[in-house]
Amino acid sequence: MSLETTISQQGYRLSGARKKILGILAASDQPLSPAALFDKLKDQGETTGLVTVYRNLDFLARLGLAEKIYNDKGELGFLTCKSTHHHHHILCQNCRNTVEFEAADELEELIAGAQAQTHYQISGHLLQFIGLCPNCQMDGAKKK
Amino acid sequence: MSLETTISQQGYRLSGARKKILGILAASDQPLSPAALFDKLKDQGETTGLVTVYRNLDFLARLGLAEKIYNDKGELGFLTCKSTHHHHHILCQNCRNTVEFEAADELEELIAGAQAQTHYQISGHLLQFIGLCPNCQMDGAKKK
DNA sequence: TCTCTTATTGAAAATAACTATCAATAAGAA
DNA sequence: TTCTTATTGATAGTTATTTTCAATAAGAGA
Repeated sequence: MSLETTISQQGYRLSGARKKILGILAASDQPLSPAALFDKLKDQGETTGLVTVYRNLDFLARLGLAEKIYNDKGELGFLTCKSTHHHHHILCQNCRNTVEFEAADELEELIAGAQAQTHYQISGHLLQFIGLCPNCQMDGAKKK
Repeated sequence: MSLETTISQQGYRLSGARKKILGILAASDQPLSPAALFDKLKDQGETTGLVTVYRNLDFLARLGLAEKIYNDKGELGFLTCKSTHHHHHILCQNCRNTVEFEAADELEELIAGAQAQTHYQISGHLLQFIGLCPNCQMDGAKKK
């Protein structure tokens, strides 16, 4: 089921702006900030306003069709996810490309350990890695 | 070695504002935003400006004497850490109290698995949990 | 296809969060 | 006590995000 179908099925409208935003997000290997996504829309000749971008990114995140990720400076970006399973992201600190990985078992152990130590009841988590993608490792790249 | 000693030893000055800010932060079980910390200073009759709060929180974080944590709304807070080892935090979604836990081994496994899957070289991570502290579990509390 | 309801958008203004500038102050070495 | 300079406070300036509201357009039903 495509992301667009999901939107319709939930009773929301598949507006032009929404489709474009989803398309740009899905085509990007890198997380995009609202402003960055807005710039891409303008490059494509779209007249969509920045406010609409904000609204739709929030909307997509709320529906689970997009996810939020922080870069090393704490700035928030959005991306669509390929996997339908629970997963997390690694962000390349050099080129910003991002990939998903799964770690259900390891994460469960981690949670169990933390619960045992603290007696907190854990209900959610924030987990992402930062590093170098294969390409940037080869380049020996340090700076964009 | 106290946090204040660390500041002096690194060649920085232990100003009045800096001492107060560090004190408030160390006395709080909950992460504090710059604005929240500023309010506490005012409550104590201090005239320290908000700008100074921003500067010192950044300063403390840069020295490793304070850490940053996100709440469930993505807002950034600061806290001082009791442990001198590598650790992570669990934030109570109800009362905001925060504790530390250690998970070096489990995290290492997690990283190894992710590297194997993606061929990214992982150099850093963002990991924190959210849940209910023992008190709030007992209260069956759902809202602050 | 046309009509109607209302979700969605765009424009403008308002708010919030954070940063830069710079003269005055005060920490701490000499 | 003096002197150097890190630090502060006040002000203004930016940047990011949200609010408001009338105009538009998506999609259901006739």
